[in-house]
Amino acid sequence: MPQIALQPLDDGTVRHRVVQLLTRHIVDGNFAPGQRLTEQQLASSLNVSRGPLREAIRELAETGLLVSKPYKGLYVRSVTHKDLEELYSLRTALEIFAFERCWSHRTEAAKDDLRSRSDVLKRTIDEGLDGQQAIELELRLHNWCYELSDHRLLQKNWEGMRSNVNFYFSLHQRAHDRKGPLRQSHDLYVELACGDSLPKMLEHLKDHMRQGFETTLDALTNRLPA
Amino acid sequence: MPQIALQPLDDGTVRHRVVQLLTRHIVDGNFAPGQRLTEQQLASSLNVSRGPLREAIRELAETGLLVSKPYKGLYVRSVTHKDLEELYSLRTALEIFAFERCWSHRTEAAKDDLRSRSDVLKRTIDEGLDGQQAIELELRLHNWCYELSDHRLLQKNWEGMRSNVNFYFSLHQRAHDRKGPLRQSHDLYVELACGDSLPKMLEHLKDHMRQGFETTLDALTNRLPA
DNA sequence: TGCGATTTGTCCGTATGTATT
DNA sequence: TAATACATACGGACAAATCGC
Repeated sequence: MPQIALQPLDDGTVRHRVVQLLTRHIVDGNFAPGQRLTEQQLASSLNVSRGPLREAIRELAETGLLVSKPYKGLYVRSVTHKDLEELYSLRTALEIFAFERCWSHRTEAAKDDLRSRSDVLKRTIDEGLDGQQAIELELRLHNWCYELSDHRLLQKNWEGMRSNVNFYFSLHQRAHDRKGPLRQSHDLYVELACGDSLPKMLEHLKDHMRQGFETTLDALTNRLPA
Repeated sequence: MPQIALQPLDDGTVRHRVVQLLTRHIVDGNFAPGQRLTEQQLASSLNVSRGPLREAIRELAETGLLVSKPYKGLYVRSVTHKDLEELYSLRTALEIFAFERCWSHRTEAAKDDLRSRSDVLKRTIDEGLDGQQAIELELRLHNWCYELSDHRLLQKNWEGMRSNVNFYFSLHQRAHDRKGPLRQSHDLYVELACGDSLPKMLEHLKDHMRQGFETTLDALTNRLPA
């Protein structure tokens, strides 16, 4: 059972730091999916008291990264075919809604911003050094439409899904021994997102998501049978 | 400042009871929107200690019913034009997705179930006794497509929005001195939901939601200027 | 500006309830 | 059945931050 090293710095409340740390540890795969965690271990490993730890656990349980069963225990989210399918399908619906919402807000500056995010992502993939960094940059690319949609509730929902998507991306990556997502898979996404046809963009978005779902599913069923 | 009377029974953890109680009190309007709450008042009113109370607060803050600002305070969610618009627009997107998902799962038994929910709702509206009960039955009517969609993540998201929708419905109702939603406004919804054309259903769904948004907005801007 | 009061955030000790062995 | 481990809950105490005067 891997122990956690508490990152000393970071600011804000203890609760907030614990949320950030546990999120990163779960996403990075330092815990096995479905693994049971006990408050005592976490509290001593993180060097915090049970109070703010339990509050952080409630937040993570709401986003789905942790599953808390009363009087039974605390578990890292498990990996199933159905969970993955639900995550991708709902994410597709949300991102379609985000593009419908942001379509008329796309200024030239915003389009440059998106292209910039794509460039940074591709550079990081080419370097091939830090896979997790590449994943975060890919999520930042997809974040564009949510930010531009000017819809706080939508953004909040996406933020809640984001760490779960990151969780599965990291699993996929470790299963394939790859460093980050495929390089060319977002060129058409960016081109259509900056283009003139919303229907074409949405159609590509569905394909893009379906392909991501299938490749991730392949990786998990072949190498990590849940 | 209204005091809370603790319902004595209910089972489960204290945290869960507090979540249920506070949700009901906020939705029912026993607190004013934007009102500040202090932990001590809540703890003594509910007769619980601060530990589980604070955990319950984290859950409610995740759903948006409460807003917690570190070291500053705890506030009941406020009422704004933008919040209402975001709630209705995202809800529309989710319910469209739910109908796309459930469309092929609609057995005859499921259709009968939906009609039964509509009948119960209309009977309760006709009685005109309990407005909150009518609201919950309307939400139960809309719950149908989510249950049938066989999508736990979607259901979880909808559950999170549901209490917020309930919150605004109750505000609307009190502003109009009405007991429950309009009687006939769901007949077409049910008919199309049991019909053969998904596009027609989705088109009506958008109209249905837009109308609900506008009437609620009217009620709030005229009588409760935020 | 500073000072005191209030409130949130945090820690600890302890007791109780629940599940599992 | 008993015993152990753990989650849950309570209460007191103090630190940290905010607000009002």
